Amino acid sequence: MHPERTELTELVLDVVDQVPPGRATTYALVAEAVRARTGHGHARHVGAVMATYGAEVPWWRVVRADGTLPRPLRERAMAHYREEGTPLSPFVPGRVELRHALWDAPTCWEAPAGVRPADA
DNA sequence: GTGCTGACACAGG
DNA sequence: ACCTGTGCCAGCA
Repeated sequence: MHPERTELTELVLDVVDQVPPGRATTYALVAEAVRARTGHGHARHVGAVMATYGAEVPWWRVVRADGTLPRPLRERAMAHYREEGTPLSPFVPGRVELRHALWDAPTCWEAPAGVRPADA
């Protein structure tokens, strides 16, 4: 079959789909995970993919490096965060507390035997 | 090929 | 916390 979606798109969606409920990752980290497989990929492209195909995956679990999302998206993500119990900043409404919620895909996948990221 | 756009990141102000 | 400018690079006109 002829992929309408590029390889990059498929990989991005695949990665985002694996972020567990109640946790979140960033555009840059998703890009890093994709880059580990394909050799290329950039946070900006992850955003581009999400803008088009985001509805197919738990898009609210991918946030900016500072834990926020653009205005309109932030509003819609709130319901999901509340339902999943995603850690949010007590000071900035709608901002994910990455300190507690971050899910680092690359380290989870690439961790060689015996080497594990220090988790909470 | 050229040029603009963007659900980003980062440094400044 | 907000906004601005710069770097980034795949997709699209």
